[in-house]
Amino acid sequence: MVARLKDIAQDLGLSVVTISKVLRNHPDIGEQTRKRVLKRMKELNYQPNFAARSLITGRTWTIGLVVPDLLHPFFAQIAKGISVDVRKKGYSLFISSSDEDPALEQEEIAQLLARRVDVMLIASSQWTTESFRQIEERKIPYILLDRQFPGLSSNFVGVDDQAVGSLATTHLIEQGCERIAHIRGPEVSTAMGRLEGYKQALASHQMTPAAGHVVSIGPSGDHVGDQAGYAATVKLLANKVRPDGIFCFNDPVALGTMRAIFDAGLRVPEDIAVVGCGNLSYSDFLRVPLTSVDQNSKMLSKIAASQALKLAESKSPASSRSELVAPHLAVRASSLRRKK
Amino acid sequence: MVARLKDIAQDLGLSVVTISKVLRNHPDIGEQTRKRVLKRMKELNYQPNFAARSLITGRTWTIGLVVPDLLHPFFAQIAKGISVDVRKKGYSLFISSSDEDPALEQEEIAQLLARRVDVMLIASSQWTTESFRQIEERKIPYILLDRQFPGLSSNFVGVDDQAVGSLATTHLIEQGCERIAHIRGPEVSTAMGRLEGYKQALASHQMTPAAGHVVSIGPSGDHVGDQAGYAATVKLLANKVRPDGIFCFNDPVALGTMRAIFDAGLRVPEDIAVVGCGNLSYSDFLRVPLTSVDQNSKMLSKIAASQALKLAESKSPASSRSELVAPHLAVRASSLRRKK
DNA sequence: TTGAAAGCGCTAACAT
DNA sequence: ATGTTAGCGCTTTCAA
Repeated sequence: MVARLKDIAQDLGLSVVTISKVLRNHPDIGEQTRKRVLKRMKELNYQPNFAARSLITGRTWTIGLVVPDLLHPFFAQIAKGISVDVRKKGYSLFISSSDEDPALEQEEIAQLLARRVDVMLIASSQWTTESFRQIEERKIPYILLDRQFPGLSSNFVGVDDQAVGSLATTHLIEQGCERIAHIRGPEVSTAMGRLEGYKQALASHQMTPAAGHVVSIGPSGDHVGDQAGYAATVKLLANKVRPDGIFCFNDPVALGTMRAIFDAGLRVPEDIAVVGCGNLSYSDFLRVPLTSVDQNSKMLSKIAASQALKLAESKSPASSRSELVAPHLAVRASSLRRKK
Repeated sequence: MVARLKDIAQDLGLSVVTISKVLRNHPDIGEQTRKRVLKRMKELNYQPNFAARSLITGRTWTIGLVVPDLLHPFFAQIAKGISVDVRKKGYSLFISSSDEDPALEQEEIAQLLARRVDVMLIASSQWTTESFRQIEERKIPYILLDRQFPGLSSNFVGVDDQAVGSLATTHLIEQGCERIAHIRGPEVSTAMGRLEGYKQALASHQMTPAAGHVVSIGPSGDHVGDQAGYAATVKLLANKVRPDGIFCFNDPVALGTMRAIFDAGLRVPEDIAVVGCGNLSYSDFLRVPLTSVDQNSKMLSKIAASQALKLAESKSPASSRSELVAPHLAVRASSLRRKK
């Protein structure tokens, strides 16, 4: 049988309340008593019953995390980082992977709400803000990760995607590229931010995208990036004006892009320089190592975890805040045209 | 305010018990009553309080998963698969990543025990079986994933590592390799199984490893595989007899191996064929696409999830069982010497 | 500094 | 077919 407060109380001839107070470091307990209780707790390897505690305090010491795909290294890193950080403070993390499926994501959010997690962290693959209204109704604080939604004022932690776009594009400009194309992602905040950054970087160098030099991988998410990148590049190469640099929405797309370039009998980076985004760990091992914008996901997970803990502790709803992590560029062979 | 059974009971002039019975599909409830109750539940968007329920039933509808590294695609796949499968049955999954650190892993296990998860799934990076004794003491059923421990009769779901080793080695033999080396992993069941399979495959072709042709990456886990693989290969190439085929403990090691081979001015697969294990998703994009043993992690996660659910449901402790998933080979350029 | 009483929201066992 | 009683293990409030 697992030990309960009552058992310790009986063993020591004290009341349950006293034991409970020792457990929670309540100040007005005699030094002798405290020691005796602590000793017995250790002997019995006592562990408080979270269910009983939750029932009365209304807190579960539990945090929920929903990501589109745990297999994606970006989200895996976030999940891992958050899990480690919140565990230090006694919280456990429910993680669910929605497979980029909005319906599944809704279910997962509902289940976590039913479990009354103290905070919810969501990297959403939704197109609507419906689920978030539900969370707000339940008065459970939540933080959006990575993707933002226009018209929804919630807590947000993500990458500065505009900086991602301009970092990549500026780098290509500095490498001497003159016709820089962009393979953009779907209509979500990340893709739109990167596109915006791309345009701005060009503009500040008195450049504009040539006709047909911004193509989209379509509505798909990250999971089919490779094929979509290949197709988009084929389209791109069919243009009258051939690009000499391509900034790709993410690394899988960039892999497809490079494959298409090779298949067309061209070289990377001599004919076309390529930059991706995500800085996936395999970038070093490719045929041509891929230059990529690093999203600093470790930092992102740290910030997300600390914001989550703050929300879990404070009872007041607090005004929502938004934090952006600065990306940086990992330069490799795929974009290096200016040898020094 | 969040709705409780009591609220619904009052609204409808019924007792709490009746509502509770409807909630749990108890048979002896009048059709009329059932409908009225269900209707009101929907209106109020009622969600049962898990804490209250757990307190009385002793079950938490919660499963714990501990993996060495969520960033590793093998474990990410397992986590994702299990999360999806158990969620369908109403369970939520606590996931924690131990960073290959035995001390951290112990803490995580302790925390999950304190939360009284219904089942625990552990891909352990421990060297001792100490933590498992603790779990057994608490009478919480658990399943070991991937890595086994000699002398510990517990539930186990993993890959048939001996098959991994013989699959890879036999393939190299069939490709005409005559001096097949093996870069082995640390002293854990997976590495030992693969080594065993390697030896058996050689033996059944009347071959034996040449002196110095089995080298170890040392005590490290998967996380530094690349550098360790590089170093091990350098050692291997310093032998009097140069191998013409190398079976590597895992894919990161194989990447390091290929790098070392290139750096030595040799070719893959013409001079040395290479086979890895894990079939990581990037294998197709490498300079030389990597032949790799696929561990069938999707199947593994399915089996693990269904075993976990079975354990969660059954009250009896049931005899422990062990299930092995069969691996298969993904052949790519790094080992193809016999063009057909 | 300690403890008695009450109750969190629910379910199990037993009436009716 | 529905309700009564009791209590899961803990915390909160208030009294001693």
